[in-house]
Amino acid sequence: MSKPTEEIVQTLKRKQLRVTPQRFAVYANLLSRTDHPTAEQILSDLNQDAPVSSQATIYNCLQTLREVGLIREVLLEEGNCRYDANVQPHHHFRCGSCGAIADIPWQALQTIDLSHLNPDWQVSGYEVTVHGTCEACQA
Amino acid sequence: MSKPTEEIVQTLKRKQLRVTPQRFAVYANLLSRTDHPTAEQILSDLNQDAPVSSQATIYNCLQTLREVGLIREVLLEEGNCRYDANVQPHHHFRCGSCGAIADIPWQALQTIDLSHLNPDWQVSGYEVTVHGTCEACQA
DNA sequence: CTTTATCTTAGAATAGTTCTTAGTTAGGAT
DNA sequence: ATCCTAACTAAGAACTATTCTAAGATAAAG
Repeated sequence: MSKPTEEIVQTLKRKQLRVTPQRFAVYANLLSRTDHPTAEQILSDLNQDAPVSSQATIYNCLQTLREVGLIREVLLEEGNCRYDANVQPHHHFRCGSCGAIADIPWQALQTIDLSHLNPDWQVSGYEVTVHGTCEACQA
Repeated sequence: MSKPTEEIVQTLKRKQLRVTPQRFAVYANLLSRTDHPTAEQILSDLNQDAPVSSQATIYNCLQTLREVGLIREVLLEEGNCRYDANVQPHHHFRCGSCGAIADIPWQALQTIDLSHLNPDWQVSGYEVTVHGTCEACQA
């Protein structure tokens, strides 16, 4: 999911966003990981060596990036909003023990037929959340 | 989903919970509705005619009922924890416009084969979230 | 009727997120 | 290259949802 610097810059510009060091760092960080971090985790990751961004700016950047559709939120546990730079349709696995979240490729699960649901609904998409225990937690 | 009073009392006792007016009211309220209310909505619903329960008690009751498995949380939007007295497996439809949530019976969607996922995961279940627009929001 | 562990409650405390306001800056215009 | 300004960052205050605390109340067993 990681991309070269120049590609990230172009992606941001295409969305008419100024390429600031903070915004670049937040997006690049999200692109480089698949663990669906919280705002807090991104903050501490970015600032672990040198100060890069304030907390308020992390929240601003995440909100802006979400508004333009470059990232999305993943809500699978109470009081914890996680972020994902993979905006293509895909499913999630969540470990009920440690809370870890992993992506499941769209093609890994068969397509679900939604044509027989309530006809008054205009259905635009769906996603599957698989619950279980991850390898590390099965000790 | 609504049940007679005596049945609700017995259900609570079976879980070794004291049947207090507040706890009864919270559980009965949840059983009587299918709109997946938030703690705040339950609070104002219960107290709309006469004071029945404090906010702290609503949260206490919801937590207790969840711990014994009589209700469960539904997390589909940021900062809003909703509750559901339907603890049988089922799916959800969420209107992206008004945020309304509706249940989808388990049998309404075909069963998904999870046997080819990461073999290191111990899978315990899954659920589908369908996104779209509800009837009222299609004006 | 007693007794007591459990429960309720108001208010304080906490956690996560958003708002405010002042200063800074990316990047187009000159 | 420098100027200009709308967009951006940041510190701290504010807000919102939830949990905690501690003191009094009560369900229900004996």
